Amino acid sequence: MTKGHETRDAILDIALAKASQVGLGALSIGELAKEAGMSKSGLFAHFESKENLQLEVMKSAAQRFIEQIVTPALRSPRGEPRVRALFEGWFRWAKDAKLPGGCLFIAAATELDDQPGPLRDYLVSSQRDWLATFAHAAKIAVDEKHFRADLDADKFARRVYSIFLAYHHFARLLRMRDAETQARDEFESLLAESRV
Amino acid sequence: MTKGHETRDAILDIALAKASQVGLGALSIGELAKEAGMSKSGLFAHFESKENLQLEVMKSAAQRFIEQIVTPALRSPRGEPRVRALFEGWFRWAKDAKLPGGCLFIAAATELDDQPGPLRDYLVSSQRDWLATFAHAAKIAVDEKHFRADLDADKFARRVYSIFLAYHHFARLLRMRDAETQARDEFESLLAESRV
DNA sequence: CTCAAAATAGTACGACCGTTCGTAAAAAAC
DNA sequence: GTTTTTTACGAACGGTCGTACTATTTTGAG
Repeated sequence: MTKGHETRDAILDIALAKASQVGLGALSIGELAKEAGMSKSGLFAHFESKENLQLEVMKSAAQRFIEQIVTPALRSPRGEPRVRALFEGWFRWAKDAKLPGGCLFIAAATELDDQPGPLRDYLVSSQRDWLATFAHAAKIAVDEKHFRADLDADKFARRVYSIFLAYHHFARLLRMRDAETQARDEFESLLAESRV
Repeated sequence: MTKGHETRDAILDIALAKASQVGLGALSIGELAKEAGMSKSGLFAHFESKENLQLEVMKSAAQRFIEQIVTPALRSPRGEPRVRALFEGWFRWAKDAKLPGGCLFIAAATELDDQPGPLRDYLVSSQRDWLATFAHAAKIAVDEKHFRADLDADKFARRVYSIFLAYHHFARLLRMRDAETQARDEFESLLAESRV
């Protein structure tokens, strides 16, 4: 790993944490440079523009998400255990100390949903992937006879999504301490409904 | 209505639409003035600060929400019809032409969840109110024997919330055309589960 | 119609924005 | 150890930001 990539990664680390709290749009190169202990122009040189910096932040988040959550979960046994692993991994992700502001993708979703451009496009495609990953895991659980044969896998994925969105809202905005427990309860209900 | 209040309302109209799209933080006094066809200082004079402008935008949104959604719904018959009216009103609100970026509160939720201050405080309290309104309507539906006696009204409210958050996410970010139908289906399932 | 009050415009301010460019320091290659 | 390439810095640019002041215009009451 060359020196350039090292500092670049360090910058993205800081930017990722910041973006999870204040949003991608509120990232400022000057402020980021201050936090990274380097000059504004020095930091800027690693990215050709601010929009590109924002994009790289999202890409690095997506990459980490896949490395830390998706890939490990896909090593769980096929069927319900894997579905559980994906859900639990999602929690771990949103509570990761690297993301003090919670899941970046959820924060970016409402920020970017009306702002066309490469940022939005990337977010949309990664969200579709994640939804498809869940749906696929559910379909496998059907094949493994863990879930009902007539289960709608896409609907299952959307329900998991809605549970998680609500958790994020209640826990982060309303500071409900039992939001996580409630989300887990809802998830268990969903699993119970889905089993054969 | 004096002239000052008229322009003030006109400004808030524009600001509300803008904020629903780009967020409260991305509101700019200069840009707002341009869109309102007046000078920056002229617009500024109506609010003592930008933060106050943002607060007034939220307050006026909350006021409209109560006037246009909550109050009319509370005139529906007690019980399930009223619960339905609240849910339907929420859809109307999020699809209102005055809010081209969807529900302002949902957008503000992820924007403000890590930024303490009066803005966040106001949002939190209005969200709690709305949640309580739904829970109360559910409780009345229990009294009216429309819903099961052992129904957890708070949980019911949270579920409705999660359905709506998912709708907002899927419809606005992922541009799923059937998001509304799916949300309605989920809501109907929830009602069916809740009935005696 | 007059006149005080309210509303708007104009101008200026310091701060920060993203970006460019030439240069100096550090790292890597040889 | 020297040279070449990479990386970082400092200064400066044109803009926009929120805000403060003072004038000017518009409004509504008497």
